[in-house]
Amino acid sequence: MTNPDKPRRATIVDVAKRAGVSTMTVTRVIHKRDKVSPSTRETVEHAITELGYAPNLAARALVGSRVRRVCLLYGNPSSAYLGELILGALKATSEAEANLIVERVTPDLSMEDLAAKLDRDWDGLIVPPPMSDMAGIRELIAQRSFPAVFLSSAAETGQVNEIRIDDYKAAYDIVDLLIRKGHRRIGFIKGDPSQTVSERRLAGYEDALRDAGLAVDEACIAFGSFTYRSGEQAALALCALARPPSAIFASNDDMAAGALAAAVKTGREVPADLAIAGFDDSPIATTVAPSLTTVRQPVAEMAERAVQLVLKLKGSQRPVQTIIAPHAVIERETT
Amino acid sequence: MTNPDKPRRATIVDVAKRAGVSTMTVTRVIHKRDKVSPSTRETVEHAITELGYAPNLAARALVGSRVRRVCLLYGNPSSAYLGELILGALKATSEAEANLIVERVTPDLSMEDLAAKLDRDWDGLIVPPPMSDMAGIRELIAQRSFPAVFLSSAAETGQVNEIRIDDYKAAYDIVDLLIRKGHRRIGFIKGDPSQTVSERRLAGYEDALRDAGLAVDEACIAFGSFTYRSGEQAALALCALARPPSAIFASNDDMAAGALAAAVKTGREVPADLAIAGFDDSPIATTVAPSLTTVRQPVAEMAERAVQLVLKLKGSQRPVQTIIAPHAVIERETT
DNA sequence: GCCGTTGCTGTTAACGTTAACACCCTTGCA
DNA sequence: TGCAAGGGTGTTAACGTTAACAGCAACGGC
Repeated sequence: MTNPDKPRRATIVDVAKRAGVSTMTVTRVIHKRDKVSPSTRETVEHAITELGYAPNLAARALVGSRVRRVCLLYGNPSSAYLGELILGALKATSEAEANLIVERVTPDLSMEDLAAKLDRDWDGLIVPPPMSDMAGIRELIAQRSFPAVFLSSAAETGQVNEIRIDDYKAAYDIVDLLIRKGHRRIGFIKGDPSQTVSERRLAGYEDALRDAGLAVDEACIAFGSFTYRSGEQAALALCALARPPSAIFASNDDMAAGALAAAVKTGREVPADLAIAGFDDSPIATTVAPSLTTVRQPVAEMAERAVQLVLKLKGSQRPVQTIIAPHAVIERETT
Repeated sequence: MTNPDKPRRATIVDVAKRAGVSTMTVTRVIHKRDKVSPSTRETVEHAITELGYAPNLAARALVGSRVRRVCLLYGNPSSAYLGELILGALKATSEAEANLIVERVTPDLSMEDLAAKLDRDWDGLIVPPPMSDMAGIRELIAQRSFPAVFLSSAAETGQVNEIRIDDYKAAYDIVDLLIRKGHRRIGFIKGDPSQTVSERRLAGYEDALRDAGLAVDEACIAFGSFTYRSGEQAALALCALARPPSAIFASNDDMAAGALAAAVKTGREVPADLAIAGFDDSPIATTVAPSLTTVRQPVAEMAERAVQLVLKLKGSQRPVQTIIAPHAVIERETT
């Protein structure tokens, strides 16, 4: 009768039959919510492993509440950490049996378009940088109190839910490393002033110097815009000082790589003549030679937690929260 | 009776009621397969747009054949093109209502572990580089004739299904660009000989020279291993030649970036004194200054087609095929 | 000894969609 | 006039899981 060559996946019904109970009891064992006698539980669990049963997600989604769709915004498809971002988000959504939608944000995206999709197409929104700093998005989300989590945004206020590392502490740590390496005159390349992280990293740099009893010399602070070229130029300026620094901390890896190029141009050996540190642990940090000492953000984990949080947010009116993820200083060849 | 504050999503039943037909007719209109009279079709289509009906994928998956799961292998979470890869795959799987599983391959992955998952956990497999060149994977897949598609693999034989660009033609094109720019002596940095693409790109380089009536000078061919450092050293060697080349084509962007560093070290201006071209259009190509002229692979599109192909493969015993995707030469500042 | 309580388990129906089949009404041809 | 062929449409049941409710023992208190 039944087709013998089609190896059907085990269902709850199969498990129930095998264990000699009803499907409902099996569900109860799986969900661990309601009371089941220990002996029954064991029999069922045995049957489950024996048959290699795995729940049919489609059926669950169908009977349960509507499938939740979490949207992850992105700007540049070949951005360095997009892969990690998606990986983390995908992990969380698959565990929560939600759907992940990855949507590209073009510069001409209007807030109206976005607003229209909020409730209609998505149940939650993850906004990574640089979108997390885009004009209007934060306000739109806050005003509609839509379930959303921002990653490493510039928001200082408790306006929106956010996950980020402690940029101040991370900058402090890496400058502290340079100081422990014996450097007494350390240059800093600040990033784009429109992003709040720039200020936070500058503050960490300054405090690390002060706490070590070193003076903060305004001349040692150069300005960049998070690009390679701006980092190169800023580093060239620092190298041209009457008393050039022996180490430079650039507030992202692209600028640090630019600084590396500047060192080569001015005939400096790295790290012997000039130590360099970056920030982000982007792919370029391990591509260039010597490889960059930098700070790593746990991007995948942050995305994962963001999805978990955004799914919890749905419905429950819990207060806006900020989660600080742990960073790690990664010492490589430039220091 | 019905809860008024819960705005339920429109279902087929709603559409059917609105159009005054049965749900089956609505399904038929949606699938465009069976015959439906033009007037009925129009009425139903009208009702669909009016109610903003969108099919419930869970229900479809439930009633239809079992949900297909496509697995995408990856090695390095911060690899430059992982993001694009996932994006393309995700697009195809969501359109085909399949599931995407992204699984990390660690160096200690055993073929037994992989083999165990083939039929149990996955219905199709996408293998991007560098895994597509890993010892054993191709053989395992071929032997089991499991639905799988390899991306840019080294396989020359029709052993497995594959999607790649024409590496020979791409190398030919970029060298041709250099020749048209007036370069007569062009250096080449070959990649790791264990990857077949290295040979293909070398052949393209050589034929482009020959077709332009230029001699292939063995001295102008240096050897690298696809890393920045190896590219830098190879370029230094080329620059140290008695008759150094006026342009260098490196067979990937990392090595091209290394060559850029070598140019700076030897006091050369790029592109005035030395033109440089890379391959891959990885993020580093637009990060460094001057930005790299390079060849772009349509990674996302290739992943998308790979998923579509692998889903078609399932069941049908169609012959192994190789799809050639279009490449594009992207001219930037280094030429 | 009656009755409420508690602990465990089973029954029923429903989620939204589609495959398989059944049906009716034309149309065309013998 | 009868009858086959087929276009167009509806009916039924099923996919696998779970919520809601119903049932049934065993227990303890009065």
